[in-house]
Amino acid sequence: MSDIDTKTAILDAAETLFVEQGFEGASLRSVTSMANVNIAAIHYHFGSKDALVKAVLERRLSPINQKRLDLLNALELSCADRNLQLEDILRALFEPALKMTGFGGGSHSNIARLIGRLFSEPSHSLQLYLKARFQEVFDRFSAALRSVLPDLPDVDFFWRIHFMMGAMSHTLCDQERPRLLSGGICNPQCFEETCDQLIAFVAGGLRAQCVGIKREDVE
Amino acid sequence: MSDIDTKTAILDAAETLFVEQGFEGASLRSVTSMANVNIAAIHYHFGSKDALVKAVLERRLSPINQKRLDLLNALELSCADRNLQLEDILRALFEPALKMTGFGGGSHSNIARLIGRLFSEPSHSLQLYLKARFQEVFDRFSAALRSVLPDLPDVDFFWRIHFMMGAMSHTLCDQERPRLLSGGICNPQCFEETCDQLIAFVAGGLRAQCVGIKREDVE
DNA sequence: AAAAATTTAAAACGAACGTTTGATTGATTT
DNA sequence: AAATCAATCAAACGTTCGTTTTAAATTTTT
Repeated sequence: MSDIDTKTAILDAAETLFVEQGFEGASLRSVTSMANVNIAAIHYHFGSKDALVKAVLERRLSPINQKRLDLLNALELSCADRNLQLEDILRALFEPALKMTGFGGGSHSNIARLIGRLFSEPSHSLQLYLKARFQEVFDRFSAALRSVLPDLPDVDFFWRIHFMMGAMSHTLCDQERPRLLSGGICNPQCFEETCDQLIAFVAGGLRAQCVGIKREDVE
Repeated sequence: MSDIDTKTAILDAAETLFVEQGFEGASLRSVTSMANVNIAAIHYHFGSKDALVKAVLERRLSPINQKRLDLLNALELSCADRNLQLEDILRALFEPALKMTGFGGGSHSNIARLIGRLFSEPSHSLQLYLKARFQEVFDRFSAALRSVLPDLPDVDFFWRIHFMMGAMSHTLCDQERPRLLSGGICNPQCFEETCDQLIAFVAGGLRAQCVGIKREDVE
């Protein structure tokens, strides 16, 4: 009991401080101080700071990615006969990440910022973790997206998947900027609004005219 | 002479190490060691690590943002009578950032990663610097983009500007991922390809159907 | 050539870092 | 009741951090 409480207290405090100060900026002493546990408890329960970082991420990422795969599975089952819709696939990809990370006033401290920041972390260890952890989700979703964009050349398709990840991670990273940029018009706290807008933008980008086909050629 | 050499040597080494290890991950000792200068030289020439970080950024960001404004000015002058083209505005925004940061084999160590990472840095000091440094570019370009997207509601417009920044910063951050994702089909070292693809995606996203107007309603 | 200002050098500052130790507690098992 | 084990604690480990000091060397100015 006390075991679980201590581990959870450490994870909660580490999550909060990693969000605010980054993985390197937050010290283990600040974590144990916030969690009201002894400094040695981190190495007893997790082994190292690096392992703690991954434990913090794993606690949130695991259910998010599982939900994504569940939604995609359900989608593919329900659409076995007719075609999948691009927007539905994107929703299955974005919705869990937004809904389960505090968008719309979720309970977790802004773990979205942590996840969004992952893609730009310089740490090699984290990059390897990230790649391994997202491999299945990437493979499944890129296959699904490929199937609904049959006319897109390969090169364009992969570039756009890359840009899509950029829009998504940036959205996770900074939940305040849209409100500031827009003078309060955008409401990033509203999960539905954020999700709908992100889907519309990415769908438009994925469906855009291919590079090499100039606008003048078709007009 | 020796002054310039020492300062430049420090900036070059700091840039390289900040790219590889992050602002916090790279120590001043590793910088002076790579630059072959004394550790005290950093505080003599720059004052503090924080000031060094900003000097490293400023050296690259300043000409990039100046070039962006120059291109936009030239664009607006040459198109005084007829309408601006969305793609041309995007090119004026993306091209300097890609061309002047080592895309396509530029000389600078991967400063693009530094710039792209800026948006997700947790440091308050850096966030303030970033905001002040990009204010003019943001204002000018968002006004230009607004003018060529007159039918887009405000809320959609600002959301899409946000997503656009995500696609751009992610592209700067990681020049290897497109190649890896695509199995070698995409060539991020090719500046032209990267720029054209990014423009096509973002233009498609900006031109996408507005949220609230369902596809069924128009089909 | 002398004097003044600028730049480099070696060394150390205190503080903070991740990590480890060894003793102690409290519950579980024998 | 004794032994075992996981969990917690205070304290310290050695290292590295950004920064400062003081003096020597160099360049610039007079």
